[in-house]
Amino acid sequence: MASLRQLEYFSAVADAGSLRKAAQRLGVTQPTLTVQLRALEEILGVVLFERTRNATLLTPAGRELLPEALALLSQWRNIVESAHLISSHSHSTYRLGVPQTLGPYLLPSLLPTLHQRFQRLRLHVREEVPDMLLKGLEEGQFDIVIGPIASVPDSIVREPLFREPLFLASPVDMEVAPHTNVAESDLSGLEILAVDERHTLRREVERICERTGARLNSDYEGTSLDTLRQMVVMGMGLAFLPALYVRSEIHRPEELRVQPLQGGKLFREHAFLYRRHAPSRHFYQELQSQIREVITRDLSDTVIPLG
Amino acid sequence: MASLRQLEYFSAVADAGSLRKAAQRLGVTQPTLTVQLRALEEILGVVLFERTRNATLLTPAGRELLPEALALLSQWRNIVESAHLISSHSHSTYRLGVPQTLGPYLLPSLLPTLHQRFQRLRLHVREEVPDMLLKGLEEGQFDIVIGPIASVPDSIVREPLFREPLFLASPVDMEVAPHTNVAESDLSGLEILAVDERHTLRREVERICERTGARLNSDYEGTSLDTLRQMVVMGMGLAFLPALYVRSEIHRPEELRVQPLQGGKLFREHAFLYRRHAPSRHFYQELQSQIREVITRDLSDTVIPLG
DNA sequence: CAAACATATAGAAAAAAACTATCGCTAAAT
DNA sequence: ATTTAGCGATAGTTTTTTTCTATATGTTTG
Repeated sequence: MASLRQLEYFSAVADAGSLRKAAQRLGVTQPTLTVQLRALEEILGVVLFERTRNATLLTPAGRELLPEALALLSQWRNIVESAHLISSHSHSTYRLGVPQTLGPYLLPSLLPTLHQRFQRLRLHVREEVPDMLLKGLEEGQFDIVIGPIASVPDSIVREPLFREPLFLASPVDMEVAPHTNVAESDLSGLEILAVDERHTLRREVERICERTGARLNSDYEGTSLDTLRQMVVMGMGLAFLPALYVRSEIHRPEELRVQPLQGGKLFREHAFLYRRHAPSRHFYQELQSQIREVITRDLSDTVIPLG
Repeated sequence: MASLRQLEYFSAVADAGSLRKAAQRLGVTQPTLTVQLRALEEILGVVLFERTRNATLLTPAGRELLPEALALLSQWRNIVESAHLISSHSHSTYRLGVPQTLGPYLLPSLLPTLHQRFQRLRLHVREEVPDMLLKGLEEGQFDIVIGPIASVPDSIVREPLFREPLFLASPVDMEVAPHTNVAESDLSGLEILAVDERHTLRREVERICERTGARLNSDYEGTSLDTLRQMVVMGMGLAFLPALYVRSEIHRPEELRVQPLQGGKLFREHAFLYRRHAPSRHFYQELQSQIREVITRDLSDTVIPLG
């Protein structure tokens, strides 16, 4: 196998038309070129140069291979150059994992600001169920994860981002509680819909159902908060919807009543996660602090910043 | 500067997801990869892999650079492959030099057969004045030359190819000699036209003019046999035209009378030339013998094969 | 808590690359 | 005709790079 250096020698000698001149230009001695060119010719199985007394000329074969060698060298320089660009970290593509119940309602607030701050940064967003987010992060399918993940192994850094209240959604023709705030006692015996078990959201809802005596309806096994909302509108039950979803998707009060819970005890907490030893961890920290800023600035009417 | 091997290591480790596995696959030991990858990372200024307990994963930067590295490796393999193709010699492009007074009339007979014999051979034909042909060959602008070159330095091999008679061309309304064959004595006092002094043809004509007492007219300074023919038709003088030109371009006997010279003493001789130490010299020999065959087979009614 | 399995490291050995000195050859200058 | 200058090739040595062996370090798993 040849080396890039040999190709440089090839190019330099072809250019200079003489081993000695090329050697001088390259800052090596002439025997080096003699030997290395012979080695390259050996590898390629082709004589590249015709050594005459006056000059060292390309053979027809050398003439044909030279442009290819030059192209390869130029491609190499490109690689080095883009590596140096990438080394600033904010010029890479990172794979971000988020749950389906958060991504569509959080990211539209985040991405424009991040894009503005890190012009050349690209985030490859993939939605996944929380368990899979953590697994995927550990196994390297994701570089960073934002989601409602409570506990992580040592190899993962978890930084709490914000607390997202859950709102009770009920049909307009049904009055759960007369006040704006719903008390936990109001829930007793009610029929509750929720997304499937793979979601943290489901577990939160299970807990409050147990506490209040509400009944968790298992008719729906899905992932879409939109579907859940439709089911509530159709009178199939009540549901707890996260604040960012409500903020972003509930615009018609005549269709659905959305009420906070008294005491603010019903919520989920989202964290920012990455592998502890990821080489880009410092950049992830920086990303994280930008995200915190955006949340505090633009979303603190909806969620409670943490950490 | 990195080596292609380091890029192979990069690719193999990315593929295997583990230094050990990759090392085994590559037939080297694991520390080799540790060291070489670190060196590559150093060169690129970028961390390519995240070394975890379970595996060695690409970093975002590594993920972006991998395709480029693979492309470079594939380009390298292409170079090696085309080099091996070219090494058969008949897959290259050779630069052939010929005089303007020969090329257009000889090559159409040669090239189809050569192309048939060496499918992937390409000849880059350039026309040049004989002196320049020899100079260009010595200096490497040409790889092979076919032309009327009589003597060459030691560094050039000259192989006589064929003898090409010259015919006397005269206007139909002027009778130089009553017979088919013109005797030298018939030429005395006649006005002769010729191409310019840089051509061997001119020198041949000068010689015969001196010998026979014909007068060489210097009104025309050009290179084109076609122009010379037109001038004869217009009655501006006589001219000596080479056999291959006559064979290929003189189709209208009512316009121009073309007569051989008695004794066959007026001719020019073409040779096949190449640099003695050219790495492809063996192929040139083979080319030459093919050319001889074609001449003997297709042109021996017009020229006299030599050598 | 040890076994298994990953990468990292240190130091020796091997291989490759580059250097110095010199040769042989040709071409141009004397 | 001989010398001289300039070219690439070669031999042998030195330096640098690469690879190896052996071992360390750390993490996960049973």
